Amino acid sequence: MENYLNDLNAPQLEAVLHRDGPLIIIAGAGSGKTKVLTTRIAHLLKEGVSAFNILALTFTNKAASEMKERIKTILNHSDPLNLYIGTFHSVFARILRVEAPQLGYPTNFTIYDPEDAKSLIKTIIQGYNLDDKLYKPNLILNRISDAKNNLISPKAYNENPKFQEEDRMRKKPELGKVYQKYTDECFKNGAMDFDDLLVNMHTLLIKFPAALHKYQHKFKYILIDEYQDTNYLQYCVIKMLADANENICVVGDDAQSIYSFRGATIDNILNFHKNYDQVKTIILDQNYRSHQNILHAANAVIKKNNLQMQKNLWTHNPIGEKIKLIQTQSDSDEGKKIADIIKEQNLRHHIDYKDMAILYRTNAQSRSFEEALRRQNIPYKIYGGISFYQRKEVKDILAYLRILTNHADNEQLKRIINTPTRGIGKTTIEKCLIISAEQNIPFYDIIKTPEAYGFKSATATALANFSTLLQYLTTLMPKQNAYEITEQVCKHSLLLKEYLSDKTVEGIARYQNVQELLNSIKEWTELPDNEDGEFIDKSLSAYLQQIALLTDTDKNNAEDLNSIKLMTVHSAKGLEFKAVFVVGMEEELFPSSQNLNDIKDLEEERRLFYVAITRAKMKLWLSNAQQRYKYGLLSMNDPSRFIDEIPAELIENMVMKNDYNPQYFSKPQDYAKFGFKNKTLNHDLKPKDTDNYKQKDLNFATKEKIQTPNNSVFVNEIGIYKIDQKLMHLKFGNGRISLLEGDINNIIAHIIFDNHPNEVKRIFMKYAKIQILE
DNA sequence: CTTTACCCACTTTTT
DNA sequence: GTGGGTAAAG
Repeated sequence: MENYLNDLNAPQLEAVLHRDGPLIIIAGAGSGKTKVLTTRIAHLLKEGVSAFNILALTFTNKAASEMKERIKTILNHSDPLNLYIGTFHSVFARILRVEAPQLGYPTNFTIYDPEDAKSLIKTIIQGYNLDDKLYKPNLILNRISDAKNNLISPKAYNENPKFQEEDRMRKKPELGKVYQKYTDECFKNGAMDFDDLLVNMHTLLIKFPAALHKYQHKFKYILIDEYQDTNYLQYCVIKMLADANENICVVGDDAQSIYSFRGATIDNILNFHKNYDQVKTIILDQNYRSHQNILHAANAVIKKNNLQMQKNLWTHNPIGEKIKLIQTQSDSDEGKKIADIIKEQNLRHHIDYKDMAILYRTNAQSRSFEEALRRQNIPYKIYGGISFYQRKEVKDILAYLRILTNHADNEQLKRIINTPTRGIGKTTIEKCLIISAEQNIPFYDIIKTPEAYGFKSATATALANFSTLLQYLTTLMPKQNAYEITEQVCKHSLLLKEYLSDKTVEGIARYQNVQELLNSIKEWTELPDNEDGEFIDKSLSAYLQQIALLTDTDKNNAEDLNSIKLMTVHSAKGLEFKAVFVVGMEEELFPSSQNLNDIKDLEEERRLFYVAITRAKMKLWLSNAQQRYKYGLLSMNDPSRFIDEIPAELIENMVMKNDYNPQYFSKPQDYAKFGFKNKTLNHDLKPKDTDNYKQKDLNFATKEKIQTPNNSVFVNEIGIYKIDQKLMHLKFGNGRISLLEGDINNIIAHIIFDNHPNEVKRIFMKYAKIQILE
């Protein structure tokens, strides 16, 4: 514990020991950035700085929780009380929960995710009778987000002829009006979108000197991670908070700036020394992560960028293996080949699955790998994509919960008032919303007394009944915890019944998602009260607050512990793996077709590639396919230019053009399991017959439909399973089948799991994440 | 008011 | 290949 300073190198130690005054750390990839940050915080605490006075901001919840963990470890588990470590959004949300009333918001304000925001924008566009072909919610939201992140209020926006002109050019002259309306509506609904969390924090500090004073003195030491990814708004807030003490430490790497599309600006790093006197600058350029070949490749690639701070990472690590290049004919071959290599790495080279990752440019690329990994029985975990909390059925339930905690939120009520259908149609809802807007009465209050607003007979009854239900559920809030209320909501709203009665594949999946939501809420309410020494409020609003800013990437289940990880390069930032596969290395894909024209955009793509390479500790593969399916359509692409930017001597070419021969997926019985007839099998084993191969592969993906999003490995033949079959369920662990029922399309196995020997679980094999144990 | 069937746009990346 | 939105039928 006392020797926590011992294993730091000189610049790292200097950064940790630097006590007061502005400090900027330029930390190359793998140079021990997190270690410095966490050790620095631990050291401050050791030196007697109160945890209460420290603020550390990160970009992801994951980074934040990792930092907390590591600080605890350094301090030998004496718990870091009241440390404000979190993302910009979560920390500011936490502060705004207290301060919101000053800004005219309720303390239990709702947080809108981009989907909520888009839906509101859509309503506004319709309300103004604007052409939704021109006014696409997505683009509008981006524009509004840009404005907010540059601190341009709706008023300023509308008074600025430059924006008016730009919008006219883009045939969206009313955009400013939409921005204003959107802001007003959010406010009326008691809701903040992600950007508002920052904007309102800024407003709070600007408008209320007492608040500024309070937080300036609370946060005597401020640390910012990934400073290269901060935008102007974040910069302004940080600047204000830090101005009283100037004990601000920022860590960043311009070479890893990959969020400029979100308004991040590298200027914040470049100008740091202009903002403060006597800035201390420390450069960490010794890399502890990667073998030399990998690091050299990364250095060579990033050198191609003009706009950057020159630096050269070096390492004492071994030279290591060369980078391996894989070219395949198609995207599905790419999946198979890589699944094959992964298996080999695991079996022959004893690299755990959890130490490997497949990184891609876009989430859509995950499919071919999912399929291949599933066939090989390789456990995998996909990060990103459609988050659990974004699923329709989950959002519907959350909408019920949110309206209970915030009656002003018309958006949530609109979402659920007829879900499940209860005879309240479009016209009725529209009428309510018009009344709500005209008379400034929340939707929620209108339906309490529908007759008073001119609704008659069946409609009025339906509205009043629903209102009664919501009011009843509201009365439960003080008495019951989040889980108990959610149970009541599911029951009384008849949502659960609705899902349960839907026997389609999707319906069953939805039901299971709802169950998973219930389970996770239950789990949350059962957490011990005093983790981190904090009392944890188990109320519904507390629950909603904490999930609002969660993403899938943050959930870390034990069941994923030995899974290979699939994610976008963006979400891989900050992580490291022994073996990394950067896939889809093709022009138009990586670099993305949208970023080929502007040199600045292209350089960001290159930094993204740099980030991808530098995730690898020991082994790195790059792969590209000659053709791939882009939502149904076949497209052909050249290998990425980035491949050529790696010096040839660092690369070992494993061209697989027409001689792909699966090593681990070649036994006939393997194919039979998937319903391939022998003919197909022959095609599969004769890869030179590429046309047929392709054709069959397409069939597999489309027509045979033997798999669904979360499903198992073997599903289409009941003969695959037998009584006493041993298998592993990703959630429940090992078990054996005691009984089989259902039909070929829906096999239900009764399984007794080792952890619950006295309990028989009925598992829908179609959906379960199952691995057969031979 | 509800259900169904077709059409379309969508895929850059995230809090 | 998916999901959402719309129009017509029930």
